[in-house]
Amino acid sequence: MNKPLISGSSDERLTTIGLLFESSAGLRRLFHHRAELSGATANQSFDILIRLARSQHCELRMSELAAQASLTPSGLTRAVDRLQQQGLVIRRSCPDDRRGSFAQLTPVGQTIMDEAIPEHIAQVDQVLDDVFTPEEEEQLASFLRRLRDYVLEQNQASGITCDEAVGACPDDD
Amino acid sequence: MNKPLISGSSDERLTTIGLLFESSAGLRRLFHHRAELSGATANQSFDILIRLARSQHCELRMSELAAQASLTPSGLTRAVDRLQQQGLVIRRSCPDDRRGSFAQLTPVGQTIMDEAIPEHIAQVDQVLDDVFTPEEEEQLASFLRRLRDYVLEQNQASGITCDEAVGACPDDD
DNA sequence: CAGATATATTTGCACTCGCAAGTAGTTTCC
DNA sequence: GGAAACTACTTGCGAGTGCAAATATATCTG
Repeated sequence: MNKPLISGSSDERLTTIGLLFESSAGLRRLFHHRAELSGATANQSFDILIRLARSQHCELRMSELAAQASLTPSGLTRAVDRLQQQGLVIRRSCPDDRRGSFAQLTPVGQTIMDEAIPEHIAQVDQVLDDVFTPEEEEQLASFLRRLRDYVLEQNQASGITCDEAVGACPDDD
Repeated sequence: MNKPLISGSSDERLTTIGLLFESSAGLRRLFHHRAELSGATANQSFDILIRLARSQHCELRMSELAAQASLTPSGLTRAVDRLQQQGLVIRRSCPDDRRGSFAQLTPVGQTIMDEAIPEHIAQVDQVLDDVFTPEEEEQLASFLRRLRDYVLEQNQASGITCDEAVGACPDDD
């Protein structure tokens, strides 16, 4: 018993999935690392802040933000707590639904993001320019969008007791 | 100030990166969830176990395993500790270099993985079959491999004090 | 309208991870 | 051959996350 336990074609597919995980983790480290060097907002909070910065009025419902950041509601609550303590974000109670809240960038938060975003974009540009042609980049985005939408749907379905999920709009990022 | 702070083309590229993160996180959740349902090894330990199962003699150097699992050496040490406590893995001292260790699946670990892997492969097959044609799948794998190799290289370079990184072989997965 | 059910978010708790420092063994270079 | 530099791995510690249960509000049903 010295050879691996998995046959060729299955092995390739596992490799593909593994590549996805490694790429994701690697990019995260890469961006994280450089963000620290320039003294910006450092850690994974950046992920949350940039989602807010990219939204209208720099605000988002907690649940929406959780989905976008791939966090559980629980995890997001803590993350927003931290950002609020740092003065970068405030919670705004939702007028239409008193259960809900918006997270919104404070002016300070906006200023910080205004400074940090150009560098982040430069990093992203460099990676994509170095690795892909414009056509490839577009195709990759298309592949990933399909995969994301599919996985999202499957995960929703798993979380639901019985059967059909809603026809939610899988809008972009 | 009600519109987002980022211009069109940059926004698309941020979305692409975001899609990569979301796909990765979503797949992780999807596989994790189902693994629990079937009573298998549950959590992210699976990631480590499957790397071992896919290696010759079901063993790998600690450092190699850490790289494959996108963990720091520290994180891997704890993870292997846990698996060892559960009796799924043992540490074997490396005869050629007494600093190093191999992590190796125990017979029990192999048995468990023999049972768990077919289900995992079925999950992977289902996702890839549902979302991509064979040609697309191959192309996606190619894209991701390039991205992974690039990011790996960049991260190595960052971790090194002065200049040139080694000509390490970016072997697959 | 009351009661049951569902949704949005928050807390208690346990677990995993990364960073920095520590230990042990190996290589380099005089 | 022995000090200096490097590598492989391990521990102390602090931080972030998920799950399950709790809370507050909304919706649905009879």
